[in-house]
Amino acid sequence: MVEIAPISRPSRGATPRRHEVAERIKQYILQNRLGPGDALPTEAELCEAVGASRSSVREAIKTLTALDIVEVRHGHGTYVGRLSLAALVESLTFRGLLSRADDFRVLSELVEVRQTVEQGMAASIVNASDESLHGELLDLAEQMAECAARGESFIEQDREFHLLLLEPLGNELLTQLTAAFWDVHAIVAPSLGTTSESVRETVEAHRAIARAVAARDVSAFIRSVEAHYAPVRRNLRESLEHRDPGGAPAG
Amino acid sequence: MVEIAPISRPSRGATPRRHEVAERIKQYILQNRLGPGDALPTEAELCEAVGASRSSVREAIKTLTALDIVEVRHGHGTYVGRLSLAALVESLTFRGLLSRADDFRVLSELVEVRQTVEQGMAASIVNASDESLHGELLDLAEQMAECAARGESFIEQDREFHLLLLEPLGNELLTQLTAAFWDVHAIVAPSLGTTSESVRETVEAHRAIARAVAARDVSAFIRSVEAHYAPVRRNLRESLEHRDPGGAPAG
DNA sequence: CACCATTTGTCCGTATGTATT
DNA sequence: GAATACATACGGACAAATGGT
Repeated sequence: MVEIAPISRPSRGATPRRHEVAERIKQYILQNRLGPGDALPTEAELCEAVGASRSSVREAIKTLTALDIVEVRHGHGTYVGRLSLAALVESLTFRGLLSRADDFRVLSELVEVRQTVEQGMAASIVNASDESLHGELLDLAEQMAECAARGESFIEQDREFHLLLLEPLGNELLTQLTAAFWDVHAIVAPSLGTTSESVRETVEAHRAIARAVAARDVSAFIRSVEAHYAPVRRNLRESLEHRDPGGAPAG
Repeated sequence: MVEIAPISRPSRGATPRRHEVAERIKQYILQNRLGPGDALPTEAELCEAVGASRSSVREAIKTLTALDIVEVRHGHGTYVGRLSLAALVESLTFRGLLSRADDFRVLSELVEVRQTVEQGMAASIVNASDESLHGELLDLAEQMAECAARGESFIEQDREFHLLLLEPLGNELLTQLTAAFWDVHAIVAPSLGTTSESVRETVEAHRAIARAVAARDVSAFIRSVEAHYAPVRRNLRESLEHRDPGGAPAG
């Protein structure tokens, strides 16, 4: 038995059916205090409960799925989603790809935001960090140096490094935002060429950041973060200046 | 005539049909360099172009609509969306409402992020601001004071104030993020009681911020922002303290 | 292994509401 | 008002995936 009040106004409102259904589902989750992973009524049950056709219910579920509010497992059921920032990643990534064709505006702004957050949190990060974190950061920086020496990429270590930085703050939202921004950056940025010089700078910057945290030196931390994003900004500027004139993307 | 390559593998992949359709649509927008407001093929055209049924196409469109990548006008057509951060607002708002029942974790983290961004941008804001902005900020702060004196709310002025602060930076992403955070805050926070004392503090904080910007005093700006979020943090703490102590979660 | 029940995924046909001409 | 084009909504049917017997 599913306790969802049916839609009183039989679609005579200006709002689409699926929108009302989506609201009902969110309401159901809130009222029943459900959390990520908890089971939701089946499509059929939802149809009967809210008095809507299966199509409307499914479309409503799809919009909620896009926001990671619900999660659907084929042949198994519908569940409360993880409430991640996946939607932000999708949305921002698309914006970045769309602007990439003309300018790198979104990417440029993204870099500024990332730098601001890390520098703004400098004091908190340095103060809240502990020895084990220091070890992990230094270790990751060395791994990156080794990868670079072998000519390999070190994106995994880079991502982990920046997430670890914010971990001691205990702010999940900030951590997930940073992860989202990093993901968008990683997807949109590859069109920028990376010179061996910028790679060397990047590796050295991570080492400097790790050392600054370990030494609890706030101003050194801020300078290191500045140095970290410098090569990225430079690449952006250069890409804007001699942009490929006839570079038609392959279909 | 719509030029969208049909889905070669007739759904024999593990990925759902609507997902492939959504990818095709995004690809179509990118390849044709479309921007917000540009028209997309009709549902029927999309069906034939990608070789999928209306249901699949519609569900794909709904997921893209949730991300504001496409926008649908009933009886008119389908268009490229505004690529706003509406999805982030929806997603974060729901998280906030869900966590509100137990703790105010999301809201608390949100406040920290907002404060970090504004303080992190302090120097840039102060330096990039011009006289007209100073006037607008001071004016808004006075409007808020007048509203408070009349016992009215001043949420519109508050929102405008914080958005204006970041405007001189010319970073659209940052502005939209701030707007999104503000919106989430405004939706989730009302459950916190506002005392006349905290209202007075808030109004005074906005005045102090405006004066700091006008005086181009960075450290005063940072202190004012600190003072601005102080009453909010205090409300959060108090709401957490006298919460039902024996609250065993119902099974 | 085969078999079955449950649940979501996809497709089709039809009717209705909306907006433009 | 009529005609057209379009998205919205419904109901039924079958396919595909999952879990258990």
